[in-house]
Parts: sequence; structure tokens; C-alpha cells
Amino acid sequence: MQSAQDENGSTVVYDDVLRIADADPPKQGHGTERQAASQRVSIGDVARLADVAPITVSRALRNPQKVSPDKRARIEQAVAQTGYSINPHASALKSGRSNVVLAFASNLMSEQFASALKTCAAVLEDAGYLFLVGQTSYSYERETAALRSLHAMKPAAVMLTGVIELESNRELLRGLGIPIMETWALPRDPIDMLVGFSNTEAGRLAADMLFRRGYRKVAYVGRRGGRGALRLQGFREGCQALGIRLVCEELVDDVTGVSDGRRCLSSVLARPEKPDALFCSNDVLALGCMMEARRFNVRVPTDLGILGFGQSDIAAEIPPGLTMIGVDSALLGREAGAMLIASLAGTPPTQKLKRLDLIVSEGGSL
Amino acid sequence: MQSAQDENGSTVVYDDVLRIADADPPKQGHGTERQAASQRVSIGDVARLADVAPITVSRALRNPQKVSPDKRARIEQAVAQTGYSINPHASALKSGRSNVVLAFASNLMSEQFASALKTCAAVLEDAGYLFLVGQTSYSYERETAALRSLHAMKPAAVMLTGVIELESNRELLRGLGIPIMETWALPRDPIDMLVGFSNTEAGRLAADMLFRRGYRKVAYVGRRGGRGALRLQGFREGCQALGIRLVCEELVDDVTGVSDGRRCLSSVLARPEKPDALFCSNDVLALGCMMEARRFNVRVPTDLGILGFGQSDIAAEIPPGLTMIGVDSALLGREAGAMLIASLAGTPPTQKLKRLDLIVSEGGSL
DNA sequence: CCTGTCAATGACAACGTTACCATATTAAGA
DNA sequence: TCTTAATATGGTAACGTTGTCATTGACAGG
Repeated sequence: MQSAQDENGSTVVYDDVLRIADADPPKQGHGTERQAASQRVSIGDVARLADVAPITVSRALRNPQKVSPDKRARIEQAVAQTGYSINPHASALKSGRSNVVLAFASNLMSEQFASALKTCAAVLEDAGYLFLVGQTSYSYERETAALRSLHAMKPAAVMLTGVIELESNRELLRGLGIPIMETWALPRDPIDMLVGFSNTEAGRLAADMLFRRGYRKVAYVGRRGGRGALRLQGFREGCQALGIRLVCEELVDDVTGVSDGRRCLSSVLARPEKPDALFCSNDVLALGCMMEARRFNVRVPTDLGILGFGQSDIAAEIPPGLTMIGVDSALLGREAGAMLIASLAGTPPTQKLKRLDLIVSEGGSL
Repeated sequence: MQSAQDENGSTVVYDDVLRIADADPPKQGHGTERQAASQRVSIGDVARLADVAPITVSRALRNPQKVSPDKRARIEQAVAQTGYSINPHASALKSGRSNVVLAFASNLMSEQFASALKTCAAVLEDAGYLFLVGQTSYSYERETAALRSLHAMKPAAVMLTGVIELESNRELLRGLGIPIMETWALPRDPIDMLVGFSNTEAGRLAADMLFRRGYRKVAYVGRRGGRGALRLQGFREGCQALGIRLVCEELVDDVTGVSDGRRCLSSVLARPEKPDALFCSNDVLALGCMMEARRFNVRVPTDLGILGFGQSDIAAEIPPGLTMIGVDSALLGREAGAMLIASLAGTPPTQKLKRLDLIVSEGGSL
């Protein structure tokens, strides 16, 4: 164990961290033409080495089939020898295009967004794009700031976990003239492309499920704004249509953790008229409700049925297992990625709209 | 409710999504000089409008104090009027710098990484940087690919959730000549900067905590590689030093969900010699263990004490509440951000190393 | 009044790439 | 054989910005 002083004077004890010297040390000119490695090598250097014009190197890299096999081979060798990699800034400056696909998540901490981004990234990276994620934090201000910087950056496409609500921001994105993917809802007039599902229908489906299982006096717990509001709207409609009484709506502005869910359930239980079931349109809140129910010895589902929205692995595992309505967010990401690629490839009759089915995962909470 | 057909022929029912027409429509020339908005306006256009040279506009934007107040005002007005925003590619090409800070997460789905990235992003964005996150997915191959593209992209700095293990990738990052931040461990020889904590010490502390509470026959559950291996190493050392018997080590290669944790506990309980406590060096696994214990009517902590590692909100809330060793990942992100900014500002005597204290959050599981 | 110093500003060129057009080469059709 | 078209390649310029250096004027010290 080795130690040293950091600048604060406290003793630092280092961990031993595994180092891996890879068997295949990367790009080193075989023989004498060892390159300064870290330093800049331009397309001109490669061209000189391969004895072609720079433009040919450019072509060989982006449209290999437009260059004759022999030159292509020479160029490939020169690239390998020099360790050349294209300067994306110069390329983007001249061509007005880049190979970066920018994603914006309203919240990096959501398991479901993360899962969709992960699959979407996989699809796009396989197609040679660089997939980067920025954050907007459920705030219009941050969203606007992020989109401004985006405007300048000329990405190849944009992926959003959600839909843009602010009209000026919609306009800004539309003006970019690149593929834009919105998700997680089903707006009447998407900016460009959409892979989503109906949140109001999710609400109606929730009412339907509760009705079928005999519940007639229910409560709603969810976020006040955005998609939460849509689910509530659908839920209200469904309840009304089926003759279910919606005895209370417990709305929160912002979900920071399961404790918000706990609070919601306490508050619901404190009402004079107790519901026999609960639709919780947010999985973190649902989790909190489940826990609080246990704490108050409210048996689920005997005393209170709970229906959640989302895909929480953990909520499904906590006894008696939360029954949830949701979508396959990994699938959503994959579909979005595929659709973006099709649009980027430019074949005009691209599908621009995909509606995902809602899926129900059965637990024991209803 | 409105409907239409998508390209697959299924009926699409649109949600009503909230639209917000903002009261303050952005940048529109007051009066006649309305700009084509979406189209490119260059520094030259601004310069012409302000009746100065392009270079002066450039200066006014990056070093306002180097331009006289009157010209600065004219320029600002021209910028507002045209809606000009700097072309980051041209800027990066010429200057070799950019205002993008790139972060790489080995796993976007980790609550803790997300939390650190969130706070780090906040700090850097406040300082005017654009914070983007890429993914490496715990795979050396992806990591290498990501770092290659990074090499070309010349970000202002790089933030990593973890440390780089592959020597060739370490070399690559070192060669960039920009601030590099590693985290979440305490390697002997960081690439550049480090905000981390000792994983072996976490293991030793775990042994210590178990010892103090009277446990003498314990089991370990965790990931096989990376930091998990370090925690195990520390735990072994601690157990040996204190005379605790480590009756089994249950290692998993990859954690995909709580079910992995369930499996681990089953497997531990199936051993002939049952431990009286468990150190679970991963919070998802710990959660699974807690659930499985409940299912098998193993009372926690009476029959089996469980100590976790991490910061899981949910694990802390599940009765009896998981006791955990961990770090404040939001703090980690903030510290990393602050250190990066200091380094970017260029004042040489920058602190390059910060060791975070381990924190213990008490639940009822020990 | 002259010279040296400093601040403010501008002219010019260059960063590395690709769009555009021109040319050379080859294949195909009459 | 002669055009016509298609393919392969290169020359030139330009994308929008900023580094470098030169110029201007103001001001202080001699």
C-alpha cells in the first residue's frame, strides 16, 4: 500500500487498480516511419504517403466504392501507418454535416430513459455515428439553452426523450433541417419523427383494468405536468365512462425519490373517503406507495389495489410485485434509432411515425 | 381525439400534448431587419452591421474587456439583431479548442453515475461549457472506439465515471493534452486528475463494521471485476486482520438487475456453512438479497445481517432499510466539475487530487 | 517635442476538409 | 472508327473562425 499527501494535507492511500497492457498495441508504423502518435497528421500527409490527391483520400474514406481498389489499398495502408483520423471540425465546417447524433434527456436519472438511450445509441453507433447525450433537467430554461448550442453544432440528427412543448423551441429544431426524433408521447403534430405511445390511452387502460378487477372507488397519484397530466386526463375519462368514482387526485410537481410516493399515499389514506385502488402514473411514486402501504399495514391488494405505470424492475420484484402498464423502452430506443438511420440515409419514403403498444406486466398488486 | 393511419396501417390516436407559445419570442430584429432566422449568419455579417472588423467581433465575444465599450455595445446589438451564434466547428478548427466537455459513463443506467454526471454538468454548464455524455458500456472495445472518436473531436476536457484500465487508452488520453478527470477509485497513477475514494478501504471498513456488531462468519457478494475486485480485496484483508471467517464469495460477471442479487443469496444460503452476515458490494445486488431474504423468511438482521455498498434511495427505504457504505456521488460530481474548471482556467497550481470520505448510511439491516 | 509603452483595432493568412468543376481514362453504342 | 457516356482522379476555392503581426493613436517620461 502506497501513500502520499494531497494538497489538503490529508493522507491518500491508493487503491491498486488493475492495469492492462494490451497485447495489440495500436497503430505504430511498422518499421521506421513511426509517427509522433499524439500529434496532428492531416489528410495531406496521408495523400502524400499514398501518392494521391487529398481529395481522393477523402473519397476513399467516405465512399470507398468511388475509388479504385489499388489506390484504396494504398490509402488504407497510409492511414494505418500514420494513425490518421479525420478532423471532424474541418469536415463539419466545410460540409455542414457531422456524424454526431445528439440526444437530450429531460432526466438522466430515469431508468427508462437510460434504457431507451442505451439501445438507441447501440443502433446509431453501429451505423458509424457518435451518440452523445445532453441534459435538460425538466426545465424549459435549460432546454432552451441546450437547443441553442445544438443549433450551432450541426449534429446529423437529434433524439429526444419526450416531446418539445415550447413552440419557439419546436421552431428552432424544425429550422435545423435535420432528422428530429421525439418520443414517449403521441402529439398531434410532431416536429419530424416520432416513436411513442398514447399517454391518455394508458390512463384509460388503467381505468379499464381497475374496473375489470372490481374496483369502483379509486385514487390517482402522479406528476402534475407533462405526460403525467395526459395520463390523468385519460384516467379521468376512463373512470367516467365506466362509472368508477375517482375519489382523489394526488399530484406532485417534481419527483425526487420514493419518499414523495410515501407522502402521497399517507395523504390519500388520510382522506375521509378511502379508495379501494390506486393508479400511480409514475414508477418511483408507485414504489413509495407500496412501501408506505406496508408500513401502515395496508394489505396490497386486499385492502388496496395498486397499479403502476412504467417498467421498474425493482417495483416488480417487491412483494407482492407491482402490476404496471408501460412500454418497452429498450424497444422504443431501437425503433427510434432505426428510424433515424433510415432518415439519415435519405431514402425519402421514410416512415416517420411509429406507435408502440402498451404492455401490461402482471404482478400481485391488483 | 384525432386519428390517422401510420405506414403500417394501424390506427394512430394522437394524444393532446401541451403546446406553449412563449410570451417572449426569441431574437427577432426589432423593426425591418428581420433575419431569415434559421439560416446561417456569419461573424462577417455581424461585423458589417456593427461597422467593425470581424476579428473585433470575435474578440468582443470571447474577451469583452479587450474591446472598447462603444464598439462592444454596437456588436452586442448586432449579435442580438441577427441572432448570430458562433460556429463551433470553425472556431475549433482554427483554435484547436472547443467548449465541449465530454463525459464517458461505463453505464448510463447507474443511479449513482447519473447523479454525479448531473452535478458535474451543472457546474460546467454554469461556466459556459457544453457537457455531453457518451457511453462505454463496461466494454473495452466500446471504450476504445469512444476514445478514438474523442481524440479527433478535441474537447476542452474529459470526465470519466471510473478509471481507465487499458494502458493504450490511458496513453491516448494523456496524449490529448487536455484535463482528464477520473473518478470512483484511487489509482496509484491517475492520468491527470482524480476525485475518488478507496475501494479497498471500503472493503476493510465493511469488515470492521461487521466485526463491531459481533458478526464472525460472513459472506461476500459482488461483481467479479473492476472496483468490485478491489472491494473484495479490502474485505478479505479486513476479515483476516480481525479474525472474521469469510465463508463464501459469490461473484457475478455482470449485474443486469435485482434478480442477480436474488440468485446470489439463494446460492449463499445453499452452502453447508451459513454466514451470519453478508457484505454486498453493489447496491442492486444488495436489493436482490434483501428481497430474497424476505422470501425465504430469513429475518434481517436477526438471522442475517446485510451491509451494502452504494447510495440506493430505494434500498434504504425497503424495510428494514439497508445499511450502506458509500460516497456522496452528487458531491463527487460537483468536486470533479470544480476541479476541471480550475484546470481549464489554467492557473497552474491546480489541485489534481481529491479523496472523498466514505459515508455510512444507517438502516436496520445490520 | 521626441521617444517608448500600451491599448485598441485591423489585415492577412491559415486551420483541414470537401464542394464544385475540369480533365483524363475507359467502356459502350452506332 | 467515331461519338457518347460513365468512371476515376485532380485542381482550386471556400467553409467561418482566430493566431499573428502590423498599425494607429494616446499618453507619460525625458
